Amino acid sequence: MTARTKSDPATAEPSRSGTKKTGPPRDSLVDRAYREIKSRIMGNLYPPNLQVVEQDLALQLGMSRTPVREALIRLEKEGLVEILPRRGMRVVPIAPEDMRDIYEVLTSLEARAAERLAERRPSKADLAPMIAAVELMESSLDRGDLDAWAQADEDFHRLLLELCGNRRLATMAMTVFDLVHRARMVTLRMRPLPKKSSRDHRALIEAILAGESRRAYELHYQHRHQAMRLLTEILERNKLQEL
Amino acid sequence: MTARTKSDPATAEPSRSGTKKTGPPRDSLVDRAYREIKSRIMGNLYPPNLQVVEQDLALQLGMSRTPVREALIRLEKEGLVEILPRRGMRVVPIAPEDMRDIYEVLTSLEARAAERLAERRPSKADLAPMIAAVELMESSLDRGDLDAWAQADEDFHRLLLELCGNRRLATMAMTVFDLVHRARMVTLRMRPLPKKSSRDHRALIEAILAGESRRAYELHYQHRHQAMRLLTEILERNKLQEL
DNA sequence: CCCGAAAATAACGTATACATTATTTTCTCC
DNA sequence: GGAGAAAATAATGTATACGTTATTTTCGGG
Repeated sequence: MTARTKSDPATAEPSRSGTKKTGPPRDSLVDRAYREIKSRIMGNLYPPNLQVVEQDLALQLGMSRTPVREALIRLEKEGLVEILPRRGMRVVPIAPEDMRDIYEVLTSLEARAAERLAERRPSKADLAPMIAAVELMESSLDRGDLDAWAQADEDFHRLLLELCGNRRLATMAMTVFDLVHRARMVTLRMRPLPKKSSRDHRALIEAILAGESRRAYELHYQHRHQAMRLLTEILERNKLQEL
Repeated sequence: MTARTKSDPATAEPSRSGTKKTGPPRDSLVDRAYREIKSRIMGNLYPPNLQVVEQDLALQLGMSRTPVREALIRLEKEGLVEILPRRGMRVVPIAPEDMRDIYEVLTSLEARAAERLAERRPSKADLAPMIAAVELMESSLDRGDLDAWAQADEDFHRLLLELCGNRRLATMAMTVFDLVHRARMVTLRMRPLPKKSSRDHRALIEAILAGESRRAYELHYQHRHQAMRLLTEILERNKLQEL
């Protein structure tokens, strides 16, 4: 098993590797705009339904409209924003219905990633980062640190995708994962303590190590499916029609 | 069961519906550039690995570089082209390895679409377009018209996605489907007559009508999986390292 | 006071300009 | 003749300019 090293095209940052002769491939203004806007959306600094016109964004980011526009096109393709013909961009809100659709994609792709990873017969050393993430989830939960738990959980899912061996699948899954990040954060403290998650993850790791790909698929499918159910229930119960 | 009507964001054209008071929402130059370049790539007019500089594209399309650049960003997100730092765009070639990765995504998503469609318990009337597509596949094959067969087959898959009820899943699957279009066309006449396809599709329709969602999933998963095997075998046998 | 038309405004979509930088060519010296 | 440096070229990335058009505001008549 060999992890691929090519960088993720969807979130690629120019590899600022060492001090090569080629000089620093410093990222373009488009890249900076993309990262900055995305980060503001994911961090809820730009809340759902917020509309901002291009010129405002350009001013806030200290650049002209051109790179802002190009960044917005990328973000629109990812589903994070919508470009409205003459009123700038809008942060796309997610309704419970959308949440189900997105989770359905995420579930299909991630479950297949789990299956594929099991097929690759990784060694325990290969999975060490995933195991570490699960352990961090448990210790964070014991400490009552929900934010750390959420971070470790995201790491686990990310690692699963990175190790699965299909970069395209990983990229697409990560893109939709980003869409639900905000909702996950908002609901983090509205739900019972997520103590089942790490058990699910440990079971998945066992299935993967045993090479039981079908079981890995089923386990992870159910894991994500239940997460979707829980999340949409919370949204509907709390009348959160838009996130 | 109700088909949604909202347009597909990834391939959306302004709905040129009727003669509304609002006037024709004529598409922008960006839209035209996007459609034209995409069509040239899919039609192999721009073959894999072709590099074209932005200014050339702009001249060919009779517009300035600005809309061309914006169209290229969209196409890059779809995976059809790559933007090379200072040498314009390149039509991304697909190696057998990539083909497997892409098909894996396509297979997961489409199989889930089949499963979901079965869960929705559509009537036979709902599936009429799909049935018509299968019949067209069969009659085309009888006539020996492979191009018509390929078109009908694509229609079938597209309809499956459109009817599944998850627009986001449909859009993402269509996007990756577009990536393999060229390879499908090139290999169309290198393979034995695809007489099994329509049988597979008929079996899928039966499973959907019977509401046997699990079977629908499995049937379609196997269908796509075998198609991938066939396709990659042809590529490797014919030493087509890049398509 | 409210409705509709006209004027004003705002924002975009696209073209163009320009500085930067990678690449290619030219030129010099050994 | 070939290697390396310097100059020329080419293409980009970004800023700016500008005409078009949707939206908002103003204003007059009922």
